[in-house]
Amino acid sequence: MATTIDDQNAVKRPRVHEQVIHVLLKRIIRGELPVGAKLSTERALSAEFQVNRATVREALRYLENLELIAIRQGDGAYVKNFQESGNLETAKALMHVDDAMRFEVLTAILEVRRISSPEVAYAAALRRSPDHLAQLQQVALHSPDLPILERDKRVHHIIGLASGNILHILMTNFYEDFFYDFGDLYFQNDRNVERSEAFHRDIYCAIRDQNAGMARDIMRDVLQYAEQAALKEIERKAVTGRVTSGGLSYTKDKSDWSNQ
Amino acid sequence: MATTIDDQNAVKRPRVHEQVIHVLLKRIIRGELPVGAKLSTERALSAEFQVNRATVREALRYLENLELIAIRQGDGAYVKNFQESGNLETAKALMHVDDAMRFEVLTAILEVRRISSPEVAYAAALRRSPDHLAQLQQVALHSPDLPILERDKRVHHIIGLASGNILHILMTNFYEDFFYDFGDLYFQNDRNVERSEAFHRDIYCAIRDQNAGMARDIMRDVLQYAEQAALKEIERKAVTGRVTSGGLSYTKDKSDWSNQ
DNA sequence: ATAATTTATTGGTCGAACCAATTAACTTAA
DNA sequence: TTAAGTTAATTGGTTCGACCAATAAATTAT
Repeated sequence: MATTIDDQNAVKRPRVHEQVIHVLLKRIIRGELPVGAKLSTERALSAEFQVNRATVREALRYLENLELIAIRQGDGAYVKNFQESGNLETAKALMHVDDAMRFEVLTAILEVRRISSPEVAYAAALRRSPDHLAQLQQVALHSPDLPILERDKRVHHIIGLASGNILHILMTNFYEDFFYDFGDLYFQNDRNVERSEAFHRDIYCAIRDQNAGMARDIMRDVLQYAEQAALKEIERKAVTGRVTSGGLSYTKDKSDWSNQ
Repeated sequence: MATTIDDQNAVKRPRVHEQVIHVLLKRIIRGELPVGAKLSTERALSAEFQVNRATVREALRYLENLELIAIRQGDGAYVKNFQESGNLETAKALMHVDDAMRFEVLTAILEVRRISSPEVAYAAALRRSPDHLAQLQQVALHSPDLPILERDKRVHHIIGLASGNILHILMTNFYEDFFYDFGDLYFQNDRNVERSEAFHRDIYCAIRDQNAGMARDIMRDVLQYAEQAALKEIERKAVTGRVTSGGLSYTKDKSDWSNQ
C-alpha cells in the first residue's frame, strides 16, 4: 500500500495557489502594496510566479473574498484598506504575517470572546432545548475518554447552539479555529485541565436550571482565568523559545517565495 | 460614448461563477445536499450548468472558503455541517436563501451587536488616540452635508478603530455590510435620524472625556432603540409589501437556475 | 476643445490536455 | 480464504492557448 500518512501528522503539501496567496498577502499587509495600489496583471503575476494564470486567479479570488482587493474587469485588481472593508476571515490571514501581528490578533480575539461569550451562555440558559441539554450533559459529564481539548470545544459549541443565535454559533467556530493549535499547549498544564472540567460541570448545572445569570458569571470567570493563563503560557514560551506542538510561532515555510 | 450606467443604480450583471455559487448554496442550505453528501464531480457540474470547469472550480473554491464544503483531491467535494464549521461569511450567504433565513440572521446580528458594541465604545473611550478623537469630532459634529447613513457608518467605524482591537474593527465592517441596504429604510423615519444625531453628539463627548462607562451606556441605549425601531420597520414592511429601496426582501433573480 | 470612435489592455470564460492523489478493482502470496 | 501488494479508473489540481467582455487610453471627427 502507498504510504498512507497519519491524518493527525499529515504533511500539508500546500496547493500552488495557496503559495501565491501567501506571497500577495504578505505584500499587502506589510505595505509593499499600499492601499489603492494596482496589482500586477494576472498575466504578469503568472509569469512572475511561474504558474498558470488560472492558478493566479484562484489566489486573487481568495483575496477578493477577504475584501483585501477589488477586482474590476478590463481594469485590474486594487488593494483595499482591510481596516475599512476586511471581514473576520481576514484576521485568520493576518495570523500568518508575522509574530507581532499574530500576538495582536490573538489578544484581540481573547478580548472579544471574554465580552461576548458570557452573554451567549446567558441566552443558552434561557433558550436551551431539552435536546441541547442532553447533549451538553453527555459531553460535559459523561465523556471522560474524550480528550479535554475536544471536550472543551464541544461544550462551547453546544452552548452556542443552545443560544439559538446563528451568529453566536459561527463566532464560536471562529474562536475554535484559532485555539485549536494553541489548546494543546494550554492543556499541558494540569491546573488548566482541572479548571476546565470544573467549568464544564458548573455551566451544565446552570444551563440545566436555566439560571441565566449564573451561567453568565460562570462563563465570565472561566474566560478571565483562561485568558490570563493563556497569556502567561505565551509569555513563558516567548522566553523558552519555540515549541513543537503549535502555539504562537508557526513553522517557517519551505516555499521559495516565503522570504519576499 | 458607451452607456456608462450610473454607479449607484448600476445593474449587477452576475458573473457566471456567482450564479453557480447561488445554485449550489441553495441546494446545500435547503438540505437537498445534506451534510456528508458528495457533490457531483467538477466535470459533471460543468456539463449540468453548461459552463466551463474552471468556472465551476471558482464557485467550489468560494464554498470551500465559506467552510460549507470540503474538497479532497482524487476524491471529491463533500457537504460540511455549516453549524459546526461555517464562518461569519456564511451568514452573508444565508441572507440570500429565503426570507425566513434572512430574518433569522438579521435578528441574530442585531442581538450580537447589542451585546458587543457597548463594550467597543467602552474600550474606545479608554484607549482613543487624539487622532481618532479628531476624526470622530469631524464626522460626528462637523459633517452636516454627509448623508446620515454614511455619517453613522463612519462614527461606528471610528469607534471601532479607537477601540484598538482589530477584531472590533472587522466586526464593525461585518455589521455595515448588512445594514447598508437596510439603513435607507431606517433613516426614512425622521425620528430615527434625530435619534442618531443625538447619539453622535453624546458618544463624541463621552469618548472625548474618556468616560468609558458613559460611552458604554450611550451605545447600549442607541442600539436598543435602533433594534426595536428596525424590527418595527420590518414588521410594517411585511404588511405593506416589498419596498423598492432594498430592505429585507431581495429582488428575485433572473437566473435560469434560481428556482431550482 | 469636446465628443464620439477606435484601439490596446485586462479580467472573464472556454476547451482540451496532462499531472497528482484517491479509490476501487484486481492480483498475488501467505 | 485472507491479507497484502499491484494496477486501473476516478477525480481534483494545474497548465496551455484561445477568445469574449469590460475598461481605459489613444485617436479622430465635429
